[in-house]
Amino acid sequence: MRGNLFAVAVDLVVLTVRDGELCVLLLERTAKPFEGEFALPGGFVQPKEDLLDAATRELVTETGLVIGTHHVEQLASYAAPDRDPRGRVLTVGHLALVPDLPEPEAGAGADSTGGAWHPVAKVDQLAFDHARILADGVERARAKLEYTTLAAAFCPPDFTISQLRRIYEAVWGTTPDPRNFSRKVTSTPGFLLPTGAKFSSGRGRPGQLFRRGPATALHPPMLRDGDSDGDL
Amino acid sequence: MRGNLFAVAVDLVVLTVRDGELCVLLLERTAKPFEGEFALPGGFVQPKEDLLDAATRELVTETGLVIGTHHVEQLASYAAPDRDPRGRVLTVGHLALVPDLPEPEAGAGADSTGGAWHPVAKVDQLAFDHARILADGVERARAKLEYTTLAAAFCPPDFTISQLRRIYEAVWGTTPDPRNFSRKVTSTPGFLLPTGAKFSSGRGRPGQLFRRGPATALHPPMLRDGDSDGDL
DNA sequence: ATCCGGTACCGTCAAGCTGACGAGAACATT
DNA sequence: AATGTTCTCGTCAGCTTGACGGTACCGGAT
Repeated sequence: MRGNLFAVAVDLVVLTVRDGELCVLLLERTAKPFEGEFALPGGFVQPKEDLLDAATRELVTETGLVIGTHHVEQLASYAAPDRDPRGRVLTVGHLALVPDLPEPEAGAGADSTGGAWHPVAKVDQLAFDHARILADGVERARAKLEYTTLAAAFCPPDFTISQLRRIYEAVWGTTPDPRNFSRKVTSTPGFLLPTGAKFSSGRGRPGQLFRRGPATALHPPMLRDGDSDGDL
Repeated sequence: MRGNLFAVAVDLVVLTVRDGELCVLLLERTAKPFEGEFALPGGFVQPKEDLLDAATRELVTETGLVIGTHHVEQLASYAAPDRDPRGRVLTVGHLALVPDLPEPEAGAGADSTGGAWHPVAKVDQLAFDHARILADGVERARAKLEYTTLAAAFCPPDFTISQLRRIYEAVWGTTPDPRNFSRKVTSTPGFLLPTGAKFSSGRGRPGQLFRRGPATALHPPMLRDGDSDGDL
């Protein structure tokens, strides 16, 4: 054990799809470093607290969002020596995927406002290295839609195939063929469980409602077309 | 900034393929916590040092292995409150893939021996939570062989298709058909660059030698058959 | 020199999946 | 009732994969 100690924080890239756009939950900082800029929700890990616990706790206290059954996973850690002007801070980025929730309540955060949804495409500048963390989170989400059933994490408990397809459209920016998309997701065993009910969006023929099934992997994966060489 | 500070370490899962077996580089601890047990190479991050720099530095000082052109990537961070009896330590696991190198030199490590290659299948117990980190690293490597050209990272600069296929066999535990495997890797543009030379392993017809190409992704991916539902 | 085991490399073929449509069924609105 | 919209069922060609036969090339034994 040496004397060079770190403060350890967790930051969250909370993604959702609202009105066909991929959105991220951002806070506006009111405290000193990067005051007035937007930042990811997050905070310091407390003694005897594990990383995932810290992430869910910070999300609740800062935005009121409860990660109950929603999906959270660790992204990566960031520890560039000068990433925080206050000192040596390592942050563990996390990725959360949630359905289209109502605007988060004005939180009781000490150094930031309550938080709001921002379309990812319009985010230009963030505090610290949060832009990098956001980019990594978005890329992770895009990649995971290819080979997992994780798109359903963006949907409410009951959803139609159209809603699921609109998730892919928003996250990938592509427009898969509805008929082929339907064939793919329904032919994957355990992806969708039919509920028997139907849902009408107001116009057009109502679609069947489904629930998330036990399957997590997609074999073979669903490939987005413009999939160039990614990072290793 | 709070008073709850962490020591931050990096640990490395260094994998290679030796004699058809997937092997990991392990040290035997000579210092107090977990003395006598095997552990992953690693150490504490120094002030003004980034994570990847710390990982490569520790690997050189502990095992003499130089991560020059080899592949290193971050795996995940582990920070369970009781994972280190000495206190609060967060470790950032890293994954390194190297060719079949000679046995590492007896290192000058302060609290462990030089290190040696151990077949992953025979590793039963490790210090700290290193068994979990190793498992995560192996799973990451297995998954990445599916959709990237990373298998070539296990090979020397010039290699034959057979050598590359044996990487897949060792990492996946499967035996893909040599003809279909050859068709797949040669039909992926930018995966293999022919050198013109040939190489004979002593018996059988010599095979053509290749070098790693600029491609990093495999589209469509190469699926291992027994690919059940993985973790999300 | 010839044979033989082993490996590399050339094909073929059916089965499965995907992309690109056509067409009908079930709604709301006009 | 007509129309537009959306869901759902089919069809069909093209590509990729898995399985496998056949041939070329090597070292070593006969």
